Amino acid sequence: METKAILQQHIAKTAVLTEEEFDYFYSHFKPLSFKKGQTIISAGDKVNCEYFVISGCLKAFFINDEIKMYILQFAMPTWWTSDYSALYNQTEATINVDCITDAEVLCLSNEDREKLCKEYHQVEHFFRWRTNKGYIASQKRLLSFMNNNVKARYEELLALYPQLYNLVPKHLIAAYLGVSRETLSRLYNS
Amino acid sequence: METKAILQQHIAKTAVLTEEEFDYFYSHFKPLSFKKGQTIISAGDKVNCEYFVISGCLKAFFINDEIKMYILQFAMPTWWTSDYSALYNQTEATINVDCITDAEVLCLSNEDREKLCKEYHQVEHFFRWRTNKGYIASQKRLLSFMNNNVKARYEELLALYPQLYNLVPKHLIAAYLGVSRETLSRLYNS
DNA sequence: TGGGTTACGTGACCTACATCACATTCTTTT
DNA sequence: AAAAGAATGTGATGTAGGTCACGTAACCCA
Repeated sequence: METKAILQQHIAKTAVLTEEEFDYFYSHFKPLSFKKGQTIISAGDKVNCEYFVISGCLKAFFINDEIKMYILQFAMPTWWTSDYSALYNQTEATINVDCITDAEVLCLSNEDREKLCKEYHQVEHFFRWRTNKGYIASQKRLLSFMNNNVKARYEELLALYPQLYNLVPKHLIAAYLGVSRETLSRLYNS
Repeated sequence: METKAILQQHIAKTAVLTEEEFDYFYSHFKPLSFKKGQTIISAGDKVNCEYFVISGCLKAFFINDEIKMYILQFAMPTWWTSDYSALYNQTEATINVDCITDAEVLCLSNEDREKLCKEYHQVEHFFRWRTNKGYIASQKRLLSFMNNNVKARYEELLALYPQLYNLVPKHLIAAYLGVSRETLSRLYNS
């Protein structure tokens, strides 16, 4: 499917826009292509955009003491990602975003999002629902962290995103689960 | 300050409503009073409302295996709480909400929120921002969970909400930090 | 005002997971 | 196809925090 159609279908699930309205909406997105391993946002950067994934897989992660990595989110097609704290508060990024595979994304600036939200009630509606879903998912993950051990969290993750098992290296899955790669390795070899 | 004025001031930070618009908006909220220890939402309930805290302190929590409690959120004045997953997906509650102290809240039904969002672009704008802040806070807490040990999380919590130390019993703070009360006790006696 | 419940402190012991170290395989790159 | 670099497996050992057990102090409320 074409880039534009992917976004259109995604939006149509929660917002009603005419063809012309969507064209206008779409005209604010900038398509970008990245190679595996390329960086999209580095900690310390000024963050000006959020990203809608068309193809490939990104990760949003935090690096602690320049040593340990914790993955906040894997971003797959039709997912949105950015350092939202930095984006909304206009502060420096503390989160990094880079490409696990080659990827195509659509980039939307903070100003354009706010402008579009203002111009179209339906766009504001869409972004409210999108954020809402993110919030609920985040709360759920928080609970899982408190309540479940590593094994349960691992199984939960693979049940939710079976494609991850083959797509991303195991040490990244460990970094998402908040566990050492050694522990994860021992886990599924038993 | 009066109940109505508290909500009005809160909304005014992100949305512009005329006096008449706000009156109409406010007419959808139902004021409720609760005593310390009273339950607002129990796991298994049908959830139909979200709650805006006027005074007092609530907790939103999850009970695991009918034994361990994990606190997702303390809700203080001007905070919103509910089981949002159950509320938006119209499923049974998995989260409980009850009162740590006597409390006054304003109750808004799911249908009324959606109606108001539809009727007033500014209301939709307000709820988008509110959820956005919640999402960012939730992501931050998730990171803290992965990155920090109990001591650091405890200090972070008290730095953010100093009033909690005197307001809520220590075992509830432990339940928020996702740690046993014994460990927390040993922590600040050293 | 006293008896029962809830909150809190502390010792002894246990366990899940981290860390370090090194071996093995798989994947790029040239 | 060889060399270098990632990714993975696995043993030995350390440790933060959990669990159990018991004691004391604080707070209801009848």
